[in-house]
Amino acid sequence: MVYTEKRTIQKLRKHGFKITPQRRLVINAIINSREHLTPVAIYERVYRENPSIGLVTIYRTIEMLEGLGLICETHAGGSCRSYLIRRPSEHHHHLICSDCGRVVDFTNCNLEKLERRLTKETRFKINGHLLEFLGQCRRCSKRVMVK
Amino acid sequence: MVYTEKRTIQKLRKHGFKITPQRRLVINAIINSREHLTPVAIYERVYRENPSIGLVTIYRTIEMLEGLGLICETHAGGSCRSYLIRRPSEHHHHLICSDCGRVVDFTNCNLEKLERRLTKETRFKINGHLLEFLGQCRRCSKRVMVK
DNA sequence: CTGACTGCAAATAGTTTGCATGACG
DNA sequence: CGTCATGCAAACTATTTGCAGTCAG
Repeated sequence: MVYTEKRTIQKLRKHGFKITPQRRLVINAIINSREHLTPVAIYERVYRENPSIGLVTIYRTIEMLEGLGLICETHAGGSCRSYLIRRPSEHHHHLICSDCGRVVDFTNCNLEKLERRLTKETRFKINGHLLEFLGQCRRCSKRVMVK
Repeated sequence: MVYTEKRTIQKLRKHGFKITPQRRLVINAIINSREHLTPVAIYERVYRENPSIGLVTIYRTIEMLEGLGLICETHAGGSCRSYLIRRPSEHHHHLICSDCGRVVDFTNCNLEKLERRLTKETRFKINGHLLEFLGQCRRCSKRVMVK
């Protein structure tokens, strides 16, 4: 389950942001992609629909969406700044295909035990973690075999 | 246990790299810091010892050290490109203090079970993961309380 | 000696800011 | 209609590349 365009727009409205065609395009580009997109990748997709859009608008829209918690970054895939629409479920992680970029979410990472162990051993006050798995999705691993 | 200067140098030599004073400085800067350092942070430290060094050399040395697997990146701490000397143990993860940048390594992440579950559920061929915990180290969490 | 290494300068890439114009609500 | 959003250009930051001189082995 993923944020739909409708819900995303609702959330913007609720926070007093204006709904512009540019913002709609950016939101849809992210929603309709299974891959995590870099700012430039978003720009390219949006550009096809409306070549007069500026890259700056992408950056500003990303910033806004991130502020509202509607998108989230991924790290393991190479680029340090690539975005995905966030699933409404609070805590989740990503499983990223290193070939096609497809991202699968998962929850229940069960790191509580490890976190407790680390807290005990290191006396750190842990407040979060970053966990991403990397691999090849079924389709891509098949493709390699065929090659 | 961490790579010492000696061992690091040995490894460079083994791979046919020349041992220059600049490289020594960079290696020592990284070894002697508990925090993960960005390229510029390394530069600043090295600059104190030898102001004639160029930032480019830092970048090139980092690239070399990374290629040899002697340093590793961290992600969760904010900057996407910050480096630490790598502990010789193969598989390890980081626990990063978001205040002072101190990094504690840990092993035994016990993600095998989760990995097996994900493999089964998603049919991905998983080949790795990125796991970092963020929190406050003991000293920093105390400091906050005092404030 | 000689090829690898360095440092400079310039090129490139990625991101942010200032400002005048435009359009959502 | 007022204010927020857009797009351009320019500024900035981070990183890479070309090249001539230098130095480790």
